[in-house]
Amino acid sequence: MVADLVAEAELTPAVRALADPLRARIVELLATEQLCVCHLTEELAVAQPLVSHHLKVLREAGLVESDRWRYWTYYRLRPDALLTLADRLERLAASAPTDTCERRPCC
Amino acid sequence: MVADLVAEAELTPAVRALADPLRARIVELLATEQLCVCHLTEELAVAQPLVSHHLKVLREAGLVESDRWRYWTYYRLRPDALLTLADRLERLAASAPTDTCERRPCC
DNA sequence: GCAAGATATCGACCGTCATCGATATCCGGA
DNA sequence: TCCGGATATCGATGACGGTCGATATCTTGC
Repeated sequence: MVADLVAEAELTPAVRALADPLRARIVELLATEQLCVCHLTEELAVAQPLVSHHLKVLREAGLVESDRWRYWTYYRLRPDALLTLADRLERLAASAPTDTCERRPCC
Repeated sequence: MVADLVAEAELTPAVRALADPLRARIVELLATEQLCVCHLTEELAVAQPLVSHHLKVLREAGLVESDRWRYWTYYRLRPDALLTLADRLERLAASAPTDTCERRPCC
């Protein structure tokens, strides 16, 4: 129980990070190949500081990691973070009661 | 491509719905058993209109469905919605490139 | 129909966050 | 060490959304 609550607390930032449409698109793009900020800026057609900001949110949520190479900072997805999230959702779905008639008496 | 974008657009509301901590707790509670609003209000220790509001968001996101019975409205999880989401995340994780060296030339 | 309980809706307030412009920091080449 | 390019940070602004109180709607029993 407590462990579940802790696990959920650790997962929430990732879900919140994915909830923004622009960040969702970034994750989609990074699911194909690792990209640097300038690629993402061009692909998303938004200002570079905005891309950096959202990448920071994704990085702090553990969804992406970065890697400097010469001038550029390459970002790539961390698949394990997505898999952890997917597993959590599957567990929730699996634990849902199948018997729709069983109801706790009310108030 | 277009189908993927559409699918993503349909999934985003569910992710956004799960991003709120109170709604996440509601989903957790409903993963155990179906509950009416008064149960949730008591369990979460918040005002009843607030619970109704969040339930509406979850319902419109397709994550829960409701069922009236006498005085009360029972809510239950829709496991298929969570599974669809989990599948989407798994696909993204699976499509992530494993070769960390392969980089598109920059700018 | 009327009253009481359960739930949903509405309006207002307020904090958070996405966005933008300007600027700082970092890196590599000359 | 100086310069230019790439990225990160900062401050301000505006909008979205969570919360609360009041109230409307719906259901059931009398």
